[in-house]
Amino acid sequence: MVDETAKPSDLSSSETEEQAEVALGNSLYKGETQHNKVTSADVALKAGVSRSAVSRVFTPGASASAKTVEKVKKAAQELGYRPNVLARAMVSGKSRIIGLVVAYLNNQFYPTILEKLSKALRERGYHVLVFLSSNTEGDIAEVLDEILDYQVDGIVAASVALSSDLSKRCVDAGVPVVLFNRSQDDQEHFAVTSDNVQGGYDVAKLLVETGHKKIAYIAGWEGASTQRDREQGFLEGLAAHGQSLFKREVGNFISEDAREATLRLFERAPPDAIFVANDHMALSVMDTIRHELGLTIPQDVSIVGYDDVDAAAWPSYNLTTVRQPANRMVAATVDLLLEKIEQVDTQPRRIKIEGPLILRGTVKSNCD
Amino acid sequence: MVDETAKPSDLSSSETEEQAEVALGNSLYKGETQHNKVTSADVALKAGVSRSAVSRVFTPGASASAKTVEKVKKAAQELGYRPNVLARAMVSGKSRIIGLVVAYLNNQFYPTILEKLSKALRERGYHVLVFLSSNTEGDIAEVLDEILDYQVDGIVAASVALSSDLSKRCVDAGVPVVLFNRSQDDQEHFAVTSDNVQGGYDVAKLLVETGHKKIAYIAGWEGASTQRDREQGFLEGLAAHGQSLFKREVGNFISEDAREATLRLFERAPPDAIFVANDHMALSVMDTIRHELGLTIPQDVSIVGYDDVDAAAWPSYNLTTVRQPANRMVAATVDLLLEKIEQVDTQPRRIKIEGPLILRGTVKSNCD
DNA sequence: CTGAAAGCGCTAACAG
DNA sequence: CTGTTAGCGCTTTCAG
Repeated sequence: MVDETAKPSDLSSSETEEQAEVALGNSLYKGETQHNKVTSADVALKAGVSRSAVSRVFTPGASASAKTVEKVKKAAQELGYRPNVLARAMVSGKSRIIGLVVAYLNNQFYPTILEKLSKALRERGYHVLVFLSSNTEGDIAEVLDEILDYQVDGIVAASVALSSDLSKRCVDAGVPVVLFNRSQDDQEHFAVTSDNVQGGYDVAKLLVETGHKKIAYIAGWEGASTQRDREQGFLEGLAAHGQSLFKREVGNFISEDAREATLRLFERAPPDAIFVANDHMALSVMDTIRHELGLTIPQDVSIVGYDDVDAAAWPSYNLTTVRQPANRMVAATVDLLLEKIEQVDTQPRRIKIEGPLILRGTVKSNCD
Repeated sequence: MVDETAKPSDLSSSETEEQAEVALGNSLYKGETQHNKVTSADVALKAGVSRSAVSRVFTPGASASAKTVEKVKKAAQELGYRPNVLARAMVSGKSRIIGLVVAYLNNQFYPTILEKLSKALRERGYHVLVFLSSNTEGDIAEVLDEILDYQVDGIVAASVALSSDLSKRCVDAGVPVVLFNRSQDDQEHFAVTSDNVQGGYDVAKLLVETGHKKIAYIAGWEGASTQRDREQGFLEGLAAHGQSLFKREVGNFISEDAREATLRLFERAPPDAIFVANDHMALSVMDTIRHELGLTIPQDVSIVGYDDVDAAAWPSYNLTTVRQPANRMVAATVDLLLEKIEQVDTQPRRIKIEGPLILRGTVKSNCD
């Protein structure tokens, strides 16, 4: 049955508040002007079919006769009807919403990812509920609970680590998770990263081949797999080319920490090259070197970053860096996640995408 | 009645797939290990109360005896129960989700806003569904429909304009909208901006008082109220101090467009100062001036931006700019929106927040 | 292909 | 304060 009572919003908007209080009557079927919350029952009535029929017309895989489809579409159009996603979610068990957890939104890499991810997901009929989180266990736990409350179909955890306890929560809730730009050894987690070990290795190779002898590293947050992998590859690359690390400081993926790390690095014997664990820090490192230390890049010291964020290409920095192939990483993430959502069982575990070294102007060609 | 049948996920995760197929029986109440979707009925049964009681315990304003609260909380805790937000949304008509539309995520200003907004909203029990949109009517329309499908309680439209047709859709759906960093004359829209006219005026004042004589302007996208207001204030300021605009080019809030605008500005008679409609473009303008034109800032030309994004403070740019007070703007946005959501009727229309001029190093102190 | 009936998980009156 | 009774708007068997 259709609700016959006048809805509060059944008022033409030109009426004043006081007139509105007095307005009465059922203005359904009066024509163009639409009102609050049109339901499938309204459409069904107007089209002379059942609610089920309406539902079928709006359900991709369902079968309805051409005539029904036409009638329903017409009625829906005129009424301005659109299915209520939440109601659909309740019965179907699919909310078509994906929870995204991000920790570092001030690192330009992540807004870019958010944008690409959101677009890719939207094309597949999903939408993104964002959650900012600090990288502390407690905060992540709370954030995760809130995400789960929304009955999300899946979760993308970008730049945050999930403890086994936390990931169990997701598994129990039947919500697939894919880690973005982070991976975990112990877990069964699906993860998409660039090939950080390879990237680190490439940087080492570049630096020694261009003749650098005192090569330093500014690490990211030690809890991050990306940090560990990049460093590991870097050390391996150094070793493979007959060198070892000259100095090491920690920047935690934070600009200010990176600045201080840089200062410490130059306290006595300065390095002739620094690999910085990501661009976000590298930009800060460059600023510190130029504007606080008064040195020139790359004449006094070479710098290499990681990510290839927009700013790395800005002429002021022109930073040599390892590109994280954002498009492919996002595409892989979406594919993986939707596969996990749509099929119960899936094979692949971790996807590593190789990123190229982008040679710009912060590495001296020949140190000799 | 509680559903007694075993749910498919009532399986300890250590079992293999095949064993799982065979697993049977109701493992509810077996203890710690939790399963898929615990409902309020499960909690009610375990706590020996009704579902309503459970509901009340989880509803802030509701009344329940201390004993009930305790029993329910205990049962919920043990079962790992959390209310299904979507189900709650259906019946209460409140989804506690806010739709956010953003167009320019590569402008650092917006990720910052997204972060602050999301945090502020989370504190009030709301969450953010993000939608990226280009600034074209058609795209916005589609995005808006999709937002509305999720029965959002409110919409924040950041950096996008809503046609009257579109905003009518929101009004009809009973969903309050607040425009962020954009305002519209014709509409009844709630809007939060900084005082862009004042800001533009201040910049003009600064520039003429520091002795500049050939002052140019690089405009943002002409469709944006922020662009128009900043320019208007700027022109007024110039006039008030006995000058007029030397040159004008359009940068559309896009880096590359700003670069080209800069090049055009210097084709013949170069300006001695440029006010750029936002920082995002100003950074690009600075890079172009220094690295393509080989000029020095501020010796050859002074630059002023608008927004005070993070990068404006980076030593490489050290950009003099007008700060948009992000915290206060976000706070005002949230207050306004929630007020509109929680009360039917609200008074205030547009909120303008004054932002200070941040003096850094891109304006020459004395041109004489 | 179509309609009727039964709920998804929850809250909101309403009696008690 | 508490339980019972109705649904929110939709999809989904199940008959026809």
